[in-house]
Amino acid sequence: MVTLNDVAKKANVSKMTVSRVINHPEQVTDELKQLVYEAMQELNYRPNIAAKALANNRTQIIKLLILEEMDTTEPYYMFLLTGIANELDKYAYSLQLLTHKNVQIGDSDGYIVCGMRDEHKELVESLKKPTVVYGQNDIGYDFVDSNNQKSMEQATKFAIQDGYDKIVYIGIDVDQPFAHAREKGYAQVMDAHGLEKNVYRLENRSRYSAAFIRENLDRFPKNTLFLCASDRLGLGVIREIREMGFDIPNDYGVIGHDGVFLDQIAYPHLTTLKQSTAEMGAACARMVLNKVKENGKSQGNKLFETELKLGGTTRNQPEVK
Amino acid sequence: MVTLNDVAKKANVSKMTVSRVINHPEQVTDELKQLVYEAMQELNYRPNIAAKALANNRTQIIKLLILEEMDTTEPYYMFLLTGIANELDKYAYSLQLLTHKNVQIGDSDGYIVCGMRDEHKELVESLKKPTVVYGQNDIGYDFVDSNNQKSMEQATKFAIQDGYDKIVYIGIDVDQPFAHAREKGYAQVMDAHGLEKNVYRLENRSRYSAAFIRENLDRFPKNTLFLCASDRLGLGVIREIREMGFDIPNDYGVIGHDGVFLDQIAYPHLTTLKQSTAEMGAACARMVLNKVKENGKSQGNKLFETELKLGGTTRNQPEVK
DNA sequence: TTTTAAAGTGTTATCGGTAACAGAAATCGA
DNA sequence: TCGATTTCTGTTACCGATAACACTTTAAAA
Repeated sequence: MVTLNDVAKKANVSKMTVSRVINHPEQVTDELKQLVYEAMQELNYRPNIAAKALANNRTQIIKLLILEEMDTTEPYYMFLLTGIANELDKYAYSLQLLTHKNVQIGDSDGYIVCGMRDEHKELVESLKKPTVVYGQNDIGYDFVDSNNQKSMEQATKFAIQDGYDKIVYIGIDVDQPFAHAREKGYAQVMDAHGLEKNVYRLENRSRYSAAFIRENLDRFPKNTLFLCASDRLGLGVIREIREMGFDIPNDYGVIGHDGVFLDQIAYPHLTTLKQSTAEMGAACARMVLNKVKENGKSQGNKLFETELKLGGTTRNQPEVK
Repeated sequence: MVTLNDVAKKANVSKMTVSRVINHPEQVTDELKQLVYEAMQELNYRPNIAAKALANNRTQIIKLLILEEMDTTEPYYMFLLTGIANELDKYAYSLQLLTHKNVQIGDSDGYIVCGMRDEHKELVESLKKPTVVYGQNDIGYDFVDSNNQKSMEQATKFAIQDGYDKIVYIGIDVDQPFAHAREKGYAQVMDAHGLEKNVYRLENRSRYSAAFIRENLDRFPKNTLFLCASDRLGLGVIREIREMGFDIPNDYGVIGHDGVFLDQIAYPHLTTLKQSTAEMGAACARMVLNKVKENGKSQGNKLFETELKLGGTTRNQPEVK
């Protein structure tokens, strides 16, 4: 294995100089830097992470806490995870996965927390290391999330422009900031257009949204669009509308939210608001690493825009000029 | 932070003794062991992984290579991953995730490889550390997988017993051992019962199986069961049969395979063969760690049984005595 | 030109463990 | 009983990096 020492010898400098070239290059003359770079290249030097960690009193580990049940969760975690993992990789950091079933808070340099609810506040508070939350929250943790409100504003505007007379919002019945933000986005645009709001809130499962449609569709005239707070809800809505013999997108329109996997499972493919899940994962990683570097200094929040991904559940009419 | 030294002082022994209590307890008298255990307990000693790794010339890292596209893959990876991660955790190992887009083979003590196809043979061969493959293969790598053949045997037997006259197999059209094994399971039981085999192979996407049904359902009499090599294929079959106005499970039956997430998305819930994904992940982890410990010695293969999970796409008649 | 500060490089000690060897105590055989 | 093993514990060196300090050399200030 090639060590700092080997590089140092090859470049005729001390290993401290090599270490500086890596960590504080501004302290070394260009001439030596050049020599060292060449030596590193030739020897294909790879730093020993364990040694680095030990010397720095770090672990080079970030723990990811997933606090919600994954059975019932859309599969976007996988994308989040690869986003995080790829980013951490760049800085020689490893990821450790903890689920709510296995919260062995061992050693790490920082935490990323997902699926946080009020009941987890105490747990998260007990974390002694820099922490970033994936998911909007209003209790002061640094977070990364989609811009949920803007996302639904965009969807609502699109629905109006796409020619639907009535737009019904099917939200997720949880008292969480993300759910409120999405609903607010809908409300705002409806108000701005002087349209009547219709809000229903269901548990986030397709069978509930299907049941809702079965029992209530007669209350909604044709040319209504159902704006769903998740693709999962959207899935149930589509299924039942078709089951009842109506046409999508002509009789009824449906828009979902998330754009991870489920929208493609739907038939027809669901028009949805696609989140940049992997990028958000990367952002979480960067944020927590910065926080580690800056001794836990708050990094604020970061919101990502969603992308309207057209499927076959809306008409997708050309925009009126 | 509590170190070996702190424990040693508290117990009035040298730190080497403490190290031995942890790694080679048989070399230490019971008396001292007791003292050391108590000291560790009182101080809540946690070993420093980086130091351990450095001293042992290890990284305490296992890399997970996911070689297939995740967009098109069932979301079971998340379960596999938590299985692996939880197991590694027990041995103070971290996980690093590599995707086919990001194959920076850095340092690690071993590898777990998923989604391996023939084209990856060279890559996998180039890995210099103990490797375990998730997924049956016939080119000699240690692997963990479901018992695919037995799984389909079980499904076929169930289908017969459940009263369906004709059983059609819809396989995945890839030249992979798992696909062949599943098909073989079907074939074996059909032959044993003297029934006519019907095998079709499609790309693993619901829209293809739906299209297949649309174009061919008239060739299959009522009381046929479609045995699908994946839940994804099953999903398309259900959708289209219902679309065409037939009843499931009375007119037609459907059985899927995998039992991860998609079966629950289906309506009605899909009868499927549920894999023990998390357990298989844990098995991969254990296997690779053993292999590391034993300097790469082959660990053989490990097959997991699947569980028949009844949904609403079969009649689920009580077994005839 | 001399003094002083700044910049660049090397030396030493250290992070928290472990292997290899050394030494002390206990057990054994003749 | 005494040396020879065997068993147990401690000492030392080292894994590969970095921070803190020491030492030159160079540039800036007086």
